[in-house]
Order: sequence, then structure tokens, then C-alpha cells
Amino acid sequence: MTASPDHSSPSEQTRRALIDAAITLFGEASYHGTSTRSIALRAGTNVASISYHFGGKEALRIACAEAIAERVGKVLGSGEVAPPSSPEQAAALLEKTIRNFVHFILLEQEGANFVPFMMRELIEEGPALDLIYQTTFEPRHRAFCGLWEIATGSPAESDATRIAVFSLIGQVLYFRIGQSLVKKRMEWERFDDSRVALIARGTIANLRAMIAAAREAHHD
Amino acid sequence: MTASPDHSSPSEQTRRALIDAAITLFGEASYHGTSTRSIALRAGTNVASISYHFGGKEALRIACAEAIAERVGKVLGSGEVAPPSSPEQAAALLEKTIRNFVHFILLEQEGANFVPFMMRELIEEGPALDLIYQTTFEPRHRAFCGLWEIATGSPAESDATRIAVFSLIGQVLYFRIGQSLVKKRMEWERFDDSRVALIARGTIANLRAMIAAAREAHHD
DNA sequence: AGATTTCAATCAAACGATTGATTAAGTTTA
DNA sequence: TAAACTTAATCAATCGTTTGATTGAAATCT
Repeated sequence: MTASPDHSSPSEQTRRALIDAAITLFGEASYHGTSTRSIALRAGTNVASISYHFGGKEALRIACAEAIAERVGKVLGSGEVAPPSSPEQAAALLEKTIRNFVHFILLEQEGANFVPFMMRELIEEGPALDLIYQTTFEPRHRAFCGLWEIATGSPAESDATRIAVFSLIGQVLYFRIGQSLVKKRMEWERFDDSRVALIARGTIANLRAMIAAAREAHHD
Repeated sequence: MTASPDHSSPSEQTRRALIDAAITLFGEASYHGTSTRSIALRAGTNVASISYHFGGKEALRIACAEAIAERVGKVLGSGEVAPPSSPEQAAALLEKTIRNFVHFILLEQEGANFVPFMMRELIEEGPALDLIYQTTFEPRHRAFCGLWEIATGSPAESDATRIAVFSLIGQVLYFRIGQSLVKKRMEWERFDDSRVALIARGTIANLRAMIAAAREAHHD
């Protein structure tokens, strides 16, 4: 996951290794389904180092969420650059965002590790949920609503807009959450570039249809 | 959850109580996060009765999925009644299905218990997943695709149709999975009738927009 | 500079608590 | 009474955490 060799101290390296291992294992087998020993084993260190570096299993859980929030913030950028001036530009930006999002959660290595962890926290309403909401989810949902207003004319902070944006996020996320159902139903063995492109095309078609309908509704 | 008093034998009552308790607790705290003792306590019986009636914790997990599959099948009906003859009828039927689905997973007691359990099984790709897929998910997804073909003209078993139906399911499910995010972002304290009606309205608006776009695309 | 102390970091080992499962004795049902 | 069912007690295994010993590299002193 870390491309750079290691400019960090050895203790920082074990911290990193523990967090990386924990994010993966918590995502694969749930928090309670993952033992501290298995985390230490995967991180190539000793069990005691979890208590030493973080204070315990629960604190490591929080540290995982913090690491993800930081990383996602770095990748996607905290805020949007100069807001688009035309509805067409806004729509194009929305499309690009959806496309990147689909690609990130279905194909990229990092997304494949992050998303299951976050989905678990979400479904369990775990202790890291507030952190994820405030640092990762809310700012991006809000930005998306802003683009939606420019693209459709529907007020950014109206109930209808917020719900529409939830729908967009939801339909994309479901392809990751229900991955195994999708694969069975589509008779796919795995998600490769062409399949993901197919999904991206579908979700973007939905986005366009929703934008068109919202524009019409707002012009009435 | 059981409305009828008890026409069943006392052993059948304990079976039921154990399954009900397990579905709720597995859904709330995950399979590994739930102890057999807590299940027995909630069911008002002894730990050993789990091994006695089901053979063990894992077998109880399967029994939960079977009970849900049976119950969902009974509520939603296994197949559709006489297929609609016009696109308008099909669209109306799709809308009604979506509305019922939203209502079921966001308001009804049973749905509130079932969905978290199934989501966990889905995300963990647990042993009950095949059962859920074959008895609950696949038939209904297929029926939905059939309605989609009548409503839009797009072939039921095309990739585009199947993906569109996944999108529809996903956007609805997300309001349940991401319930806590939705509540925070909408500044709602709980889901009541009017809020759920708002969500239903939004998702149905999306459905209509998608149908309209699909019809247009297919006419080209 | 060389010897000594300090300290963060890691480790194997062991802690008490809890896990899922089993047993054998008890109770209820038919 | 015989079968079906429930119970408290107990089992080995595993859980998260703590312990005390050991390391090696800075910091301090002579």
C-alpha cells in the first residue's frame, strides 16, 4: 500500500503496519471476528505492540479510521476547486466524480481495503463513525449538493437535493457492498476494467436521467 | 414479532425465540460480536438449548437465514401475479414495489430486524449468503428485470437492465445501511412516516427519471 | 573519547475473563 | 413411565491485556 520506501522511524513503521493490517482484517472479518494476535501476525510484530502503540484494540480501531480519513482527504482533496459557472460544467464534474468513485471502490487496491472497513463501521455505528462522518462523508456530500444545485437549479441544502445525492452515493456503494450478489447475478467471476466501465456507464446514465428530471421539475 | 399467541409446541417456541433473538443480535453486533449466552438470555432460555435445537452457533446462523427467507417469501410472495400488459402498468407496479420496499426496510419492525442481519451476511460473504441469494434475492431481482423490460422496452436479461435494477435496489438499501449518516445529514432524530415518505418520493422520482431515459435510449 | 546510564521499543510468556460446546441431572410433556 | 426438553455445572480453547526481560541506540558523565 505504501509506495514510498520508508522515510519514517522504525516505530512509525510498526504503527503503520498495524493500522494497515487492522484495516484489512477488520474489513474482512469484522472487528470482533479479528483477534489482536492475527493483526500482529499480519503486521509482522508482537501482540503487545498494539497496547504499547495505541493503548488497546479499540484505540487501534479509532486510529484506523483516522488514517483512512487522512488518506482519503489527501487523495480527494478537502474542498472543490473553483466552482463551475455553468450547469453543463457542473454536470460534467458530477459525472467525473461518480466515475472516479466507482473506479476507486471497485478497482483500486486502497479502496478495496478502505471501503469494507468503513462499511462495517457504518453498519455497526461503531465508535469511529462520527470521525468518518465529519471528516470524510459530510464535506463531500455537501460539495456534491452544491454541484447539484448548479447543475439542476434545485437548492443545495433542500431535502430533495440531499436525498438525491444520497441516492447517487447509495447506488454506487451497493455495487461494492453487494459485490458477491452482483457477480452471481451478472455471471461474472471478477470485476475487471470492462465490467467496472459497464457499471460506471450505468450509474452515470442514472445521474443524467436524474439531472434531467430535476431540471424539468425545477422549471415548473 | 410473532403476532399469533402460540399454537406451537413449547419446543417450537424456544426455537422461534432463539432465532428471533439471534437475528436481532447478529444484526446489531455481528456474528462474532454476539455470544451464545446473550442469545439464550434474550430468548429466555439456556445456552445449551442452542446446541440442542440447532447443533451449534453456526447452525443457528443458517437457521436464521432460512427463517428470514421463509418469512420474506411469505410477505412478498414468491412470484409476481399476472404480468402487466402495458408499460404504464409495469411502471406503476415498479413504483409500488419500491414504495413497499422503502416502507419495509425503514419503518416496519420486521424489516428493521431482517435487513441488518442480511447486510452482515452479505458483507461478510457468510455461509448463509447462497441461501439468501437463491431464495430471496435472485427471484425478486429477476422479476424486477422483467417489469423493467415491459416498462422500458430494454431486454430483461441485458447487462444494462440488470445493472439498472441493482442501482434501484442499492439506492433504497443505502438509506437503511447508511441510516445514521442520513439522519445526521438531514438533521433528523428518527425515521417517521413523513420522513420515510420523503425518501420514497425521492427514490420513485429517480425510478421515473430512469425509466424515461431508458425508454428514450431504447427508441433510438 | 570511553564508560555508563537512560529510554523507547519489542518480545515471549502468562494473566484472568469469556468464548462455544458438552455433560449429566433435573423437569415437563404426552 | 418414556420421550422430549431444559437446566446448572464444567470443559478446553481463545480472547485482550499485562508482565518482566532484552535489545540497541541516543544521552550523560568521568
